[in-house]
Amino acid sequence: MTNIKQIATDMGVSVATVSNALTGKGRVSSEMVERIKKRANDLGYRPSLAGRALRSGQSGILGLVMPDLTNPLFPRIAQNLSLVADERQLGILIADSRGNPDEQTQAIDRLLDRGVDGLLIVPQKGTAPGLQRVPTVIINTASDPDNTVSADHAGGGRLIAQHVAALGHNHVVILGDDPVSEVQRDRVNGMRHGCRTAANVQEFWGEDGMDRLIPAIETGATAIMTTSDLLALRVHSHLTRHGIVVPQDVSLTGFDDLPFATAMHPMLTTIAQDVEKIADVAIDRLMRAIQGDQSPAETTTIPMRLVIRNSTSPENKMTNLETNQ
Amino acid sequence: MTNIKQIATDMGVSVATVSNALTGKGRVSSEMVERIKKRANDLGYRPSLAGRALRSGQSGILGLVMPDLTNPLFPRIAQNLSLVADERQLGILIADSRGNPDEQTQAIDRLLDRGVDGLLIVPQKGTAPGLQRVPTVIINTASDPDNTVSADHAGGGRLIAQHVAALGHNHVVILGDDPVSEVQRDRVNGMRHGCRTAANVQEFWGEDGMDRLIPAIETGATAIMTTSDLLALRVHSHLTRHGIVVPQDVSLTGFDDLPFATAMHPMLTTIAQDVEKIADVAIDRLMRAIQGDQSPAETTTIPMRLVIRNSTSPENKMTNLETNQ
DNA sequence: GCTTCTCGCTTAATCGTTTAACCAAATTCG
DNA sequence: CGAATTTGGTTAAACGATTAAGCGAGAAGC
Repeated sequence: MTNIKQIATDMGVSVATVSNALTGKGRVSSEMVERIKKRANDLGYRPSLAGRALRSGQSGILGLVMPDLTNPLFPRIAQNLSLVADERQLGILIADSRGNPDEQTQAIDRLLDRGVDGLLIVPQKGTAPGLQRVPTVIINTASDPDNTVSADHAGGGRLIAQHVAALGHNHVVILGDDPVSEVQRDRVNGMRHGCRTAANVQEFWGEDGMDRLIPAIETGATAIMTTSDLLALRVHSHLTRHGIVVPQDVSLTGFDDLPFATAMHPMLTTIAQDVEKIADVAIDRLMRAIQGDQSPAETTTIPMRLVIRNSTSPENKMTNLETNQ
Repeated sequence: MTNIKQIATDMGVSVATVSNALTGKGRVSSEMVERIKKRANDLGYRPSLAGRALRSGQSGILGLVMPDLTNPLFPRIAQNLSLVADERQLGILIADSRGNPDEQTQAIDRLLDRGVDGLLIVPQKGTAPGLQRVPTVIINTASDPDNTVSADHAGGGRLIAQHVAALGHNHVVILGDDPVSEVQRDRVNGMRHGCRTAANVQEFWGEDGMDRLIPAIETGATAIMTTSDLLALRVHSHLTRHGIVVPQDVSLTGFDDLPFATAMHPMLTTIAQDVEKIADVAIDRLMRAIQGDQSPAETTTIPMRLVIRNSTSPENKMTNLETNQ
């Protein structure tokens, strides 16, 4: 590995001059700058990040704490985060807290020990990581007071509910996975607001909620809105087992637009996040904070997008189960 | 941040003694070791990884290059890799090559610039990353000559084909996604071997292959084996659209046991990878190589596991489509 | 003509850790 | 008892970069 010293002796100048030439600081004649840059390039010089980190106190590395990489949504965020970080010459150290709040704090500590310049945290549901000793960006949901940037989960809920309402559905059920999750609660709240006021809205949660679906349909429900695509797929299977077909008998919606949403039949109507934008804002805010921007904490909400496919259709009294009976 | 120097002056000893006491090297009285350790702990001392990296030339960081984090399988590998790395006090820098071979080499270079001690590469399909200047572990498939460790994709193919054959299916179709992928070719080859010799086996690839499914079924095929769960879900939708029901009319299998495999109806019979083991072996081999183990390159293959659910059933001449016509 | 700038570069300190080399005191050995 | 060894430390150099301070020489100002 060639270092700055070799270039210096090689060209008969001091290391300081080489450093100045390469970083563009200090005073070096432009002719000398050119010569040094050329030589450094020829020798394939790559500055030692360790040396630089030690001297400057900055590692150029960001820590990313994810609640569970198994959830298909998080890798997509990670992917975009890493893209944006690359553009800024930053590295990303990952830590997976594997669905466990304790692991989350441990993961944060490990990253801190490694000297990350800042932290990007997608918190474990129901947890608040608290203040860290490096600048931190929280990616969660608007209702989290610590939130820095997130998708507008409530807005997404409103969007899909309005779509369903516009199709004429007056009796809908909202199915959530886990009420501990702030993200899901916001989505559900959004859905409630999006429903026409006159509508009959039932709200179910978890496994128990799954069992109450068929009774609800038998008493007139014509649409089911879920808080995730995976949940929607599960509901779809459940309905199929009971001979109920989507969307003819009931309409069904998901959330997140995961890869399999287009592989289903019918293809799933769902809500997509603008992960690129979230990543962009997250890194931008974090870098500002690292560079000493003292502006007050502020939460940014990125709009979500309605993706209409074939799992939703207009309510039709002639084909709906209740009237068939 | 407290450093080694503060502890030293604080206790009236030299920095070398503190370092020796903390790392367990050199000669320090056991009584002094205890006192120093206690003081360090009280002060919340965390060694600077930058300082250590500079001095020792090792960063304690591994680089992980993934072909596409969007594919649900890779995050699971990443998750397990990060778990094993944590246990060994190693950090993992991720780089996503986003399905692009050029990005892959760029990603490798970036990680190298950051001074990673070793590289874990899941290669882009159809590419061979070649020799790097740090120890490298390739996670791909047995037929890749550079492969270090991988699941036994061919064995998995054999397993699922044997399962299907044992159910009495004599006319089966194998559906692959992209023949450029060595992993998928190995899976398909395994499936061929697993079929009973007398069987009628058709092999299709890609979108074109999807169109040939229905004709194949009309001419007597009673089982479809795919190279991925996502593909299986897509096939399932396709069949449903044509009024063909799984598994009564045809049996269907996936590969990888992704989260949605149990959310489908019927639940998907598939093949699971032992990602924990793969991660374990990968890190182990990499660390050995970093520590100067000169043992020759060797490829390790981890067995796959057959997961039988309800998308496969015995062939039954009375219910199969051909005989119905 | 003498001071004052500016330019272009060098010197040397610094970041935090590790480690080879050294040294005085205590201990062991023949 | 004197020489050799062990014990428990210390000193100082090194890793590779950055950067404040310094310093001659030529240019500019009055």
